[in-house]
Amino acid sequence: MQDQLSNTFAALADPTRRAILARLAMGETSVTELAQPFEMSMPAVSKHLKVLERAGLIARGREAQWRPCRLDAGPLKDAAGWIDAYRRFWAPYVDALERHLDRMSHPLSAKRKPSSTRRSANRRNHKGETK
Amino acid sequence: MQDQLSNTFAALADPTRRAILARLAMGETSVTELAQPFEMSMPAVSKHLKVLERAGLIARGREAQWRPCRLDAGPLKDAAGWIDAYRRFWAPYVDALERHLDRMSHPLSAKRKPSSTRRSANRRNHKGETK
DNA sequence: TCTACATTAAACCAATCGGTTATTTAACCG
DNA sequence: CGGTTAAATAACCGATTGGTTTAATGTAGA
Repeated sequence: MQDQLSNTFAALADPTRRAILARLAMGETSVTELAQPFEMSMPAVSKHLKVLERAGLIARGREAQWRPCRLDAGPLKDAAGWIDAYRRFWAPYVDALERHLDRMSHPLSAKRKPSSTRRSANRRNHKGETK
Repeated sequence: MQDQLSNTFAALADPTRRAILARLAMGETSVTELAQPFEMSMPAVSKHLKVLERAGLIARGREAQWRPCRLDAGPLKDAAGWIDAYRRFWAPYVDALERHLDRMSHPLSAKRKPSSTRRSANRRNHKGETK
């Protein structure tokens, strides 16, 4: 899925996988034990683990017939960093102020319409595109 | 997709949508302007906006024929909160420092300090572990 | 009122997702 | 060796995703 950040967020976008990470935060464990709380088959859990592994959120060892999983929170750092850039937007006062200032400086309701010299990289020839 | 948190992470798991949010952080704007940097059709962008809207990350107004979008970072707060629970797992130094300071301030409890969830704290307990 | 414009809706498509069952691989143990 | 256990793979399935093209909707303005 292209970039690391997208992989990370996609991996987090599933409650089962988040629960798996939460369990792994308490310590390394086996796949069967990870699967225990869920009402799904082992292969399903195995697939979730593969998603987490591809995202770099877990690493796996080898111990006899067990494949222990351990948390690797490294990618979460970047995810947190990305989200953190928006922190000021959920501080309510700052948010309201922000909207106010935005309304002052970007009056969308104003007269101008952006004059049809628009670039639009590879706009396909839609039927009536008479510019 | 069930829960709010999953919706939020899923919405963030796409570079186009993250770019849209980044643009909206600079102020409310129209769909056409949002679509401008991307090499995809307008309906594609419209769909991305719908995903963001379903996740509660944007809100939309009505202003003549324009449907201005504005950022609503509220859901990001929960996302950040979730990830933050793992912060100590990507800050090993801080973690080690914490343990050190803990030991310094409780010098008499040398035997079993709680240090609740160290990575290697609970070793596997497989049932057939007859080592 | 007619036309242009901004946006969404509809219908379609290939790829991916999240799950299943059945099979296979790999290691242990008696 | 044969049997059991842990886990992964294969093959399949329906739903969703991310994109397309075409068509419809709603508003502004000459």
